[in-house]
Amino acid sequence: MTVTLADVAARARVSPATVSRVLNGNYPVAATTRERVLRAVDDLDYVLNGPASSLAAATSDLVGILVNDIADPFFGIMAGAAQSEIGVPGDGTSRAGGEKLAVVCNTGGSPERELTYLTLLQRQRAAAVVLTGGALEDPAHQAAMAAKLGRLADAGTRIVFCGRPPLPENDAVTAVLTFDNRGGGRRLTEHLISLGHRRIGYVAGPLERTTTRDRLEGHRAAMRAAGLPAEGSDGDDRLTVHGPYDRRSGYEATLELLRREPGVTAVVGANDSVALGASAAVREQGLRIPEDVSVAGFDDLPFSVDTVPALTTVRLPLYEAGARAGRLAMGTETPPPGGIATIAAELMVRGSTAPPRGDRPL
Amino acid sequence: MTVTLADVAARARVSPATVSRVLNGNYPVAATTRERVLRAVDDLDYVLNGPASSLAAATSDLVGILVNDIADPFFGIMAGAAQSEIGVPGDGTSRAGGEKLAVVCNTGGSPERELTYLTLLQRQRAAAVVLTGGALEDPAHQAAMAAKLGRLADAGTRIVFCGRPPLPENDAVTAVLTFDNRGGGRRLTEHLISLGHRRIGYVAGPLERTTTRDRLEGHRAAMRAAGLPAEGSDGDDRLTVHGPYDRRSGYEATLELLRREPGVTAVVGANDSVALGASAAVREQGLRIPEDVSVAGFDDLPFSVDTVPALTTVRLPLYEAGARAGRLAMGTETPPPGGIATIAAELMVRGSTAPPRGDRPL
DNA sequence: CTGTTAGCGCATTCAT
DNA sequence: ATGAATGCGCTAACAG
Repeated sequence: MTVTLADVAARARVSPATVSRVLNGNYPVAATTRERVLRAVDDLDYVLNGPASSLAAATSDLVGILVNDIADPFFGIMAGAAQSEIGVPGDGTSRAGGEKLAVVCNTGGSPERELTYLTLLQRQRAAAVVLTGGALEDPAHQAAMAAKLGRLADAGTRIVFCGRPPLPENDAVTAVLTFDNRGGGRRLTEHLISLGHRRIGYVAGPLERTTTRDRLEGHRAAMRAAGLPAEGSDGDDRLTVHGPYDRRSGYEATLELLRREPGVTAVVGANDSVALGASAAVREQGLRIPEDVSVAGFDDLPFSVDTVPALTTVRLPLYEAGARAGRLAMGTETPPPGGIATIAAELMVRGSTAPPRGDRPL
Repeated sequence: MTVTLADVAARARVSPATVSRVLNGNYPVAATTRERVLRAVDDLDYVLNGPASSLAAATSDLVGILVNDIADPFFGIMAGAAQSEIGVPGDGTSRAGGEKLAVVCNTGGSPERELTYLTLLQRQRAAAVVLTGGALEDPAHQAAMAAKLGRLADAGTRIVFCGRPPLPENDAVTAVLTFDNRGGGRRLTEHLISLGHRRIGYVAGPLERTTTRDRLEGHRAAMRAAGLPAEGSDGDDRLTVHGPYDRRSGYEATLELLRREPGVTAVVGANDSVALGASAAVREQGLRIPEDVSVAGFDDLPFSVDTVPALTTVRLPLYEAGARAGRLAMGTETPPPGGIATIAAELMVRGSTAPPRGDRPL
């Protein structure tokens, strides 16, 4: 039924080996022969059998991109950028091999699914794997990841982190692109403090995630540096509430924050979506932004500039980072020295933050 | 180097066939034998060779989900839902086969990339393909798609549309889930008209896309039904501007609209992101929402309820539709009668729409 | 319930 | 520059 390489060879009156060589283009073939073969391919509507090809070559053209939440543009932007660097912009009629299949997998933030996807990709003999976003800090999971990544690397799979800190002891990873979440978080809170804020609520991400911890640490470092209270034991801090990285968490946590400490003059969200929910909660309490309460986020997603007032946040070059990760996965860019590069986070001051009531100049 | 099925068989002192049966679980095997095999698998850290398996079985466990824009939550939500129905929530240590690898591919809205991805998935002998979102209306591309999908179907790949109208003459598609974009668009504009609006600007999506056309047709149908001007020739209509489905397009198109016709009292965006940009433009002109100009969107993405004022829009059950598409792709849900189901769009009236200035009761 | 046998379709030696 | 032969690792009959 289905047409095979041999069929093409027969029609082009060459050997299967020759057809294989034209298709893979990694071997000298006479121009006229190549023409003949390609015509046969078109005539027969031949499509390479990927599994057979991968089996024989012991490698596949699959590249996996793991994301924590595909519905979150934070990941969508990185994944899209990576994919655009990996996928050859073919013309659809391309009959040859060589194109990589860049593919994104949604872990939903679940460590189990993360490992499952890695196993699945290992099973497919993926050419490369890109892991995006923060990681779980659980030692058991980290160990499992290190082991799994080690095996992947042994099998020849290139591994790239994007927006994720390096694993404790792991040389299996080809390159690590990590965001300066700590620095960004610190500068953001410094900005608020410089405006005169003293009681700053913080809606953090889920516990035990690197991104959550780094951003929170930055915030607390700024607080401490200013001599403001910043308890370190999570959950204990009255001005910190943890929750998922979504607007609902921001909304609910902010209501809780306002209840605990009505004197709060600023609320920082762990990311822009959280900040959006926080804004809704603030307004629902009859408070104005920024006159009564300042609100700030993190990431600078596209919608953040359009909120009213525009959201003060920390910009992460998500597209650029994703694209770079894609190139590293393809091997078309050399890894940074030491294999690790830290990507800067830039404070974006906009209308949602202002001096607190009492401090405001007349 | 790499451990194979035969190695496992040897260690478990059974035949390779038995190991295969245990792993695939689709054949009776004595419990005690199974145990022995599974232990050997764990001991050896064995991972099934996907390509070999796919080659022998003439089918793979790959399921492709095509999206137009992975950075847009519209697609992210659908894709995530589909993926969660497809991917088995394995425990990471699962050594067996059977898990499907649900994978999303970002076409960027490019027809060429759409075809390329289908070819790549065909090459992988994908078990199923889900195509989400609107399609290009270009006849040549539609024909190419129909041909390609036909070949995929012949090869046993299940094909599901989600949020995309059926192709003219295509029985290759297993099931089609299409949104009632036309009805939703019509009800939205009817709502504005009923508030008293007469001059309604429309920021449409890109030309030649089914979603764009359907929503616009609904809008114009409502206009005509109310005896209001609604020219049909695209591009000619002074109150319609086309652009991509993003906030920037909404922003720029709205400025243009306001320039062309300062008397506009309402602006409808082709989707919520566009409406967000439109809102920014309206405000930048010193106009208030909804007092001076009403703004409405489409999709009801999560952020829409948090805009200020909350955005009137048309709700599409994206998650539910995506999940259903995933089940259809898995074959765990029977296709709707006729293979086509239309999914209702619900008008969500919120604060961003109100009667126009003149009509407002004192 | 389990072992034996025979390919699946292609990439790659090695010849020529 | 091309052809012939071999095996990649696994599944699927078919026996037993």
